[in-house]
Amino acid sequence: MSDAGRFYITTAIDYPNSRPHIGTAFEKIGADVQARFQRMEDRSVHFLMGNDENTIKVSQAAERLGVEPRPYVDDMARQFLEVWKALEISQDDFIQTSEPRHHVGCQKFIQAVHDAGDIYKKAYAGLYCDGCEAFKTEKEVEEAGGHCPNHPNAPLRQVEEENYFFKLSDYGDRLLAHYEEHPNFIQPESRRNEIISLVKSGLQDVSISRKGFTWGIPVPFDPDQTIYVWFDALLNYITAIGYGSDDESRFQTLWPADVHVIGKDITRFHCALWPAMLMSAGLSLPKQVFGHGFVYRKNEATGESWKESKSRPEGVVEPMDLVQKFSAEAFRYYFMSQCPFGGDGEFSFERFADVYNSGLADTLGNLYSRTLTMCVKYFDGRLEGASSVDANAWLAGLDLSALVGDLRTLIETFQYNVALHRIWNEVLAAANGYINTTLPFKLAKTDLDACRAVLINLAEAVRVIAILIKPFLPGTAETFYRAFQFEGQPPWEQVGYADIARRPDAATLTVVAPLVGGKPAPLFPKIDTKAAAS
RNA sequence: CGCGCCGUGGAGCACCGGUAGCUCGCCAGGCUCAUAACCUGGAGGUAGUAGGUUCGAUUCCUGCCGGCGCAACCA
Repeated sequence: MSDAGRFYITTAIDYPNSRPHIGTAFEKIGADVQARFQRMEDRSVHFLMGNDENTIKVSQAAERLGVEPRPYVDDMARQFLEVWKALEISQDDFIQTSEPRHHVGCQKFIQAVHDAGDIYKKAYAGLYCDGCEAFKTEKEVEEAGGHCPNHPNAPLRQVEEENYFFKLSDYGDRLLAHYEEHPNFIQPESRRNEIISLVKSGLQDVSISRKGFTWGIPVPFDPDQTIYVWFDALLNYITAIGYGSDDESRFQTLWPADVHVIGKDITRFHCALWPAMLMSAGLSLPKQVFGHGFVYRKNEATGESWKESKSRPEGVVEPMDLVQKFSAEAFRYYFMSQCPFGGDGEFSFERFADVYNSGLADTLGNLYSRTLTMCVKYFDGRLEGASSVDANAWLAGLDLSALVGDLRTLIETFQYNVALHRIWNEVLAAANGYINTTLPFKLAKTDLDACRAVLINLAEAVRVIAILIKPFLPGTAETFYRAFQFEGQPPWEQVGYADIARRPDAATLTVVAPLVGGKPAPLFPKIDTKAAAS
């Protein structure tokens, strides 16, 4: 995916008019897994996230609370960052679009597009809803029975306003040519097909400014207008890395981005409008846009599923609640293993508990417990000095290096659920099966040397698993990696998939994990399925 | 006929033109190092439906039925 040592990845920036929900978290975690993986592949990663603050909704939300927009967005940014930190998101930068660096870059950019002759002024007339602060199409109004579908009691006004427009309609052919030449520009495939048919059906010029607002970025060649939120939002990807600043060297190094991770609903902005804007300004295009799916809420009793929304009686699941109730690792594991990143997924508390218990408590956590307990019980934690070890015995015929190759591809193509599925079914299953086949707890009474050989292999399994799950469950992975004193291994921060094949010498293999009464404390205590739902 | 997605054992998913796999759950057996965990085996599906293409379709095409997204607090 990346052609050089650097890897620039972004997520969509979020409207801070409400706290993040599990869907936004899904996106950030998916991007984070990719960022962590790329770091493990020794790429110099720059992982950008941020908030989209130059919107009417934000100033309205602030107004309702009786505060100025600035302190409001700063406080929201603080709250978002709190959640991202709790979820172990490893972003390198977080941009707020109200920051000066963004304003400066936006103005330079819109000027460049203006200079390229792609911006013109046009009067726009239509029915305006004060409730929505937006124009309504005649069709919408007609279908709603003569009023705004969202604000039936608010009067519609006939309004005429002069705005600036971007000549998006000029770019259809160039966009289609780009999709053709770069098949991976839009992923997954279903999104790509959607956009191609959209562009083929014809693009219309888009309004890129609004008149009479003070919260927003002024249009440099007409200070009465502010830049419309969509035009400015997309620009965060370049303003955050220094486009338009005094020193653009960082921008020169990082751009173009390797991938924009976004929700499937905004693919059209990223795959049509954004590349057209960049073409106009003479900048290169991002290498890939990945439109992930949505997470729906499900009621296990009725089988009904729906898109989360504050207006529904069930309310919204707060990511922080799940993190506090279970753990960030459990949160990440659920969404990455159960929801295909490119498609849609479902969430329910019942299933969350099931997945947690079987995948984390019973399989992953229990393997850790039984392995360490035996090492301590039979050898006081010191495994050094085994005479002969069949290093591949624990794999039971599994071709580990082939698997690692497959996993690399799966992760790079965002097929996280498949990757995790294979780690669990192939590697964890092999390790657990190995114990049941070799019966080290019996060998401990009859053949200590053979028992030690088995445990040395299990320690190796722990090490391999630690590395494999590092992008997904960074905390658990570190615990696994630090359970033993491995000889001559790279420090945790630098361990990557390439190290899986570098099996350490067992000469000084020792358990160094914290123990309570001779055994490790459960990494994932089982949870009561029914209690979890409340 | 606006656009698009989806419909596979109780639940969630996968694969593939040649008579269905995986995870969870359930049942039985094994084991006891381990978080009543682990391992093995089993029950359970005429793949929404009606046609078509084919030597043969769950897999390709069409119609129909059903669910959903594309407008809104919200990704």
